[in-house]
Amino acid sequence: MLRRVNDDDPLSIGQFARLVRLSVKQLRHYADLGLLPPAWVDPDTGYRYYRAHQARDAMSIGLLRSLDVPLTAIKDVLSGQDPARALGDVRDRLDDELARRRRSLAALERILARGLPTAEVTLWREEPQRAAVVRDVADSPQDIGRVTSAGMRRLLELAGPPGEGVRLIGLFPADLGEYVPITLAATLPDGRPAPPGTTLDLLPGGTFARAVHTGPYDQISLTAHALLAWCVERGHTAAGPIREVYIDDPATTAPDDLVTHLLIPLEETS
Amino acid sequence: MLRRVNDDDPLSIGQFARLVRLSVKQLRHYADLGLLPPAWVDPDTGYRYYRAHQARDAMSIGLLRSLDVPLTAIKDVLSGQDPARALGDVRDRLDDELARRRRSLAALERILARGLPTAEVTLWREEPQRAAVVRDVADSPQDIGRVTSAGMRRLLELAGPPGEGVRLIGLFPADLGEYVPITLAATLPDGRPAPPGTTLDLLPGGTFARAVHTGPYDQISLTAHALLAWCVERGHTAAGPIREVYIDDPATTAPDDLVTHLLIPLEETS
DNA sequence: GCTGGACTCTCCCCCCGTGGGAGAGGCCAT
DNA sequence: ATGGCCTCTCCCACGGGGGGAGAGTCCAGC
Repeated sequence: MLRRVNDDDPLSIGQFARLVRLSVKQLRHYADLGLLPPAWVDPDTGYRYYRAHQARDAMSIGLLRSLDVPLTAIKDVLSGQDPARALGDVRDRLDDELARRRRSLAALERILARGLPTAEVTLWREEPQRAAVVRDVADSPQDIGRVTSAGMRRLLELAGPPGEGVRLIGLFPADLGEYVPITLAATLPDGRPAPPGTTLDLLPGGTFARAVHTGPYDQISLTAHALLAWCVERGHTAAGPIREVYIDDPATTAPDDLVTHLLIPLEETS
Repeated sequence: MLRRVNDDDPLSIGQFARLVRLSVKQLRHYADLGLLPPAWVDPDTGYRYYRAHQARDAMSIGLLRSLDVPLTAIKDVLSGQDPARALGDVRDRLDDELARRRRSLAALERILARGLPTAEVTLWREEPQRAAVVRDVADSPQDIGRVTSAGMRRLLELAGPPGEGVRLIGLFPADLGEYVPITLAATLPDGRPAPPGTTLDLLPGGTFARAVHTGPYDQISLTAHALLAWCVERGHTAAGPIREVYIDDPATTAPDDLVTHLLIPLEETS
């Protein structure tokens, strides 16, 4: 005869905690959140009593927590109308998080190999130049990479493959706020009109602090940090958006070999 | 003539914050931690003043924080004796974290595809059996996978490739504490002695709740959760360590197809 | 020199999920 | 009835900040 507890036996919080491998503290917290209310609460003593059939929910919570799912999302999964959708959202969030951490790790590897970012900075004069531009806005600094690559694809579709002497340039505000306006430009040979869907713009010239980044685009911020630090140390302030000049084609060049020029326009008092 | 601020000009916390793209709150916090003390603090007013040459450290902090490096680790990197070593530690930590999240994501994908874990559970009688065992201890529940696979390699080296009818079994305590003793067993045909380096043990028989897990080993916990929930719902308590019987050879079977039997010994009052 | 607005100071509370601990009261077997 | 667990509520801690109150400071314009 197998020993068993009747399902109707009320379990004290300690017994239930041992069964489902959660701490008493956790169970109380989940009860307070309405995530896993006890089957019965003694109105006199406040003692929480659970039933065995609540074990499945309790263990599901433990499982999802071990996957770093936030309690609010777990609540949606367990008691929402559409658990699959809620789980899908959680999956997407976790997926983004994973990708971000992968990039972080790669950046850290680079720092480990080359030390904290430093950049050889040169002062650089740039002439004003006409360009066909498209504009977009990233909703957060994390979104810049995605928006930039999407925008650059759009620009290349509208303007066609870059001919000889055409340079592809990204312009980013020096102050990254919540919304980041991004301008992507393809320089235009003299007199050529801007293709439909793009806007003609004149990129101002002047003196720039310039550094060269070699490596994946999502690590540009490392060199940009170093270049900004260089400017700040010398008391220069950015007089306009920071420019990235994409020298290589990411379709034909390995990410580790991609060369990008970073240009910060400097204020002049001439 | 380029406009520039003299490096000796003291910068107020707000100016410095704008320069290095950190919040005033953050700078104050880093100052309190001794991570980035201001160049000078006015003893009368408590105002913090920074110098431009501190921008590099400040931006390095911002960079490392964007990689989720804890402030204590950043302190080691910036002011420790061995920045490379500190960075290496951070890298390793991030690497582990990444691997863990990758596994979490895979588990979540499985849950999304099959719903929250459920298992077909059968009651199962098992005869006592002799086995050659090796033992090990995992320092944390997260370490179980690593220790188990290492221990199983050791067992197979000592006991040789499993012959006909030999079963490979892992035994894990039902209560996962901080230290998890793990026993790995290869069943022995009648009368065969335990190979050197292994111990002879008698695995007790009895009645078990049994579920079959199909999929990667690091997702066994999903089925185990379901099996444990089944037991708890019916009021059964584990009468000993939980067994995993590894049916397939991970060297020749794809992870998604690996079959593992999970057995929980049940208390009997005969 | 004075005033107003922008800046900065300290201090406290908030987020998340959880653990630790105090002090009071309840449950149950002897 | 008593002792030894158990459980209750309430507060504080972590890390890495954000938000805001109330008071004091700095500096440009007049």
